[in-house]
Parts: sequence; structure tokens; C-alpha cells
Amino acid sequence: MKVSREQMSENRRRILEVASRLFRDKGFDAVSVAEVMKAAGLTHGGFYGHFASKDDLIAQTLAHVLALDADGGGDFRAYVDDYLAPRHRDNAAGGCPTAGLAAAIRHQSPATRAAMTQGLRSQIDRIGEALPKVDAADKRRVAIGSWAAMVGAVILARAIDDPALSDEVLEQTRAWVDAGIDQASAT
Amino acid sequence: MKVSREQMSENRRRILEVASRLFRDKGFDAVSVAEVMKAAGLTHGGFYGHFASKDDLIAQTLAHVLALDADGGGDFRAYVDDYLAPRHRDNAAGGCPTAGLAAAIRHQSPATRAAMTQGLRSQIDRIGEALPKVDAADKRRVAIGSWAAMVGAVILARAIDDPALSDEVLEQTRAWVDAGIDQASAT
DNA sequence: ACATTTACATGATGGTTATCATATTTAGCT
DNA sequence: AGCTAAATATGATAACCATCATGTAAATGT
Repeated sequence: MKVSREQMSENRRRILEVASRLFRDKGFDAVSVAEVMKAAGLTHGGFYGHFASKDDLIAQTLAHVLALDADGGGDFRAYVDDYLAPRHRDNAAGGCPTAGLAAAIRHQSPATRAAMTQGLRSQIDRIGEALPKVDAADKRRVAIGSWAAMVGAVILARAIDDPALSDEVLEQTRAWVDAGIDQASAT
Repeated sequence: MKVSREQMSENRRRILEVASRLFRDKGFDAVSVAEVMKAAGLTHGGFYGHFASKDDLIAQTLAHVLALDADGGGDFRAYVDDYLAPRHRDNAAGGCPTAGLAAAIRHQSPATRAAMTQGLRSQIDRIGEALPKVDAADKRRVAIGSWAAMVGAVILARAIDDPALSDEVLEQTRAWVDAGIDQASAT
């Protein structure tokens, strides 16, 4: 049955929302179109009225979720602490899409790769801006290096099947990133 | 047709070899059992004579390829340089299995997760041993932090669809890791 | 040499999935 | 009020895949 225009765009937004959670939780391949639609409260048939293909859904979902990621205007240390916390490791569905999906981007469509590239560019810039005490010459290094360490640590911590070692990876990476920032912030 | 015992174990080794390349190149899900067997020069039927399931193949392949990873007794700086080189980024099939597969381990069987955990433990220890100038108290931090940054950087560099930014991620992470080691090596 | 075991090949089977075809119902316009 | 277009539902299709059943031929032990 036809629905109102607002209802339709609300449906579309809900599809993107649940898709972003499902993809982060289970990966692109392990989530079917029908599963996404069901989680959005619809049936699989209407899907192709919203998106041209599953690849298109993936690309639009990634652009959507990376655009939302633009908060965190506060202190970078606090952001690092939250990012490298067990809580974030254990919450892939609601967590950072880069940590959850970056490794799968290699195998996705050009539009999806472009969305991730743009998201990373923004994130690096944003981290640089959150490092006021670091010399301009060192900003790119600190922003990129700490972001790589953060994403890598969460990926490793999620892969590890031993809570103690997993916690240690997070904790030591936090100390490593802090030390790197301290060094670059010293006059 | 039956083959000799040596031929069989040679076949088995070849299956693990091609599977490790295919998995690193395309991911666990995107590689079918039949594709692995074909790449090994066999047909799909004989597969279950060697492995109990695809999950079993994945677990044994990961254990196999992580066990081979134990070389690199040399200088850690040289290892970092090779690891964070465009050549490694562009050679996923033959490159580090942690960078290629760690993010997918979350969704795999317990045996596979255990193999990855063991591989990471060994790798962290190995890096610690390759850092003779670093105080014992700092060794875990440097080993874990630099490994997280290296793995994260290669994953990000492979996701990025812009050669200049991808190269920059590798280059700046190299500088970041070097600076972290320098700082920890200073008396 | 022969019997038997066995490694692999060929050929199903059942389940899943992306995508499409068609029907239905209702919003939006006249 | 009625017509038309459109959003979603139901149902079908074709491809792919993991796994299993069965056949075949050669290696191994006697």
C-alpha cells in the first residue's frame, strides 16, 4: 500500500539506520536485504523502490553513518578514552563504523570506497583540529598515527578471544597514544 | 582415484596455501570451497576428506599462516618500513594475515578466534624482543601500540580510494611509530 | 597378484539470497 | 468524489554454495 511522502522518507531513514547497525554488527555479507527490511518493519519487496541494489544500500548507509560521526568537538583525550574502552569494543553495532567496517571496504563498490575515503579525510582533519597544542608540522603525523592505532586496537581487541589480553591491547594502546600526544605537545 | 600418502599431504598443504592467499585477498565469505579446491588443482568433492567443514578449513588455514609468520628476527625498524610500504598494502594476498583478516575474526568459529589470539600473543612477544633498547616496563606499551598502529594503518590504507591519501597514511604512521620507538628508547 | 582401503571425481540436494513481477492499497491531484 | 501514480506486500526465479552420496581407480599390505 502507498504511504505518505513523509512516511516514505521516514521509512528510508529507518532502513539506513537499521542497516548501519546490522552492517557494523555482522558485516556487509552476513546481512541480507530481507533482514534489513524486516528490522525496519517492512518486507523485502519494497527495497528496490528505495535503493538500486544492495551495493547502493551499502554505499548510502556508509555515507549516512559517517556523516553522523562528525560530533566529538570536545577534548581529544576524552575521545580516545571512550574509543579505547571495553564498552566500545563490546558495542560494534553502535560503535565506530570505521573500526567495524574499514577492513571490508576493499571489497566494496567504488561509491562505497569513495564514501569511506571522504569519511577518513574528515576524521583526520577533525582530529588535527582537536590537537591545538601540537605544532602544525606534526599535526598530520599525530592525527593519522593515533587514528590508525585506535582503529587497529579496536579491531584487534575484538578479534582476541581472551578478555585479559583484549583489555590489555586497549589499555596499552591508550597509553601509547597518550604518550605520542604528550611528546608532540611538549614545547 | 587414490593417490599416494605423500601426494595426499602435499595436496593438503597446497589447499592450505591457496586458501590462505584467497582468504587474505577476498575475505572468508567471498571464497567458496569449490574455488579453493580448484585453485589447488582438485575438485570440490575431495574437500571433506581433508577438512570437516569450511569453518575447519578457515581455522586450520589461519593457524598455518600465522605459524609461518614467525620469521623477522631482524631489526624492528626495517620490519616496520616493509610493513608500512605501498608494496605491502597492494599485496593483500601475500601480505600479513592479521592486517588482512583480523577484522573478520569476530564472526568466525571459536577455533579460528583461538588461532588468531595465539598469533597475536606471539607477535606482541616477538616485537617486544625486537626492541632491546626499550625498558622492560615500556615494552608492552610500545609493542602493542606500534602493532595496533601498523595493522590499523594498512587496513585504512587499503580502504582509501585515493593513492595520495593512502600513501600518506602509511608514511605518517611510519613516522609516528618511529617517534614512539625513539621516545621509549631514549635513556 | 589380489583384496582392500582410500583419495579424489562426479553428481545431487537443500538452503540462502539478490533481484524481479505482479498485486494491492492508498496518497495526492483534479 | 474519482482517477492516477506510487509505495509496499506477496510471491517467483535463478544463481550460488556448503555439504553429502556414490562411483572409480589406484595405492598399500599381504
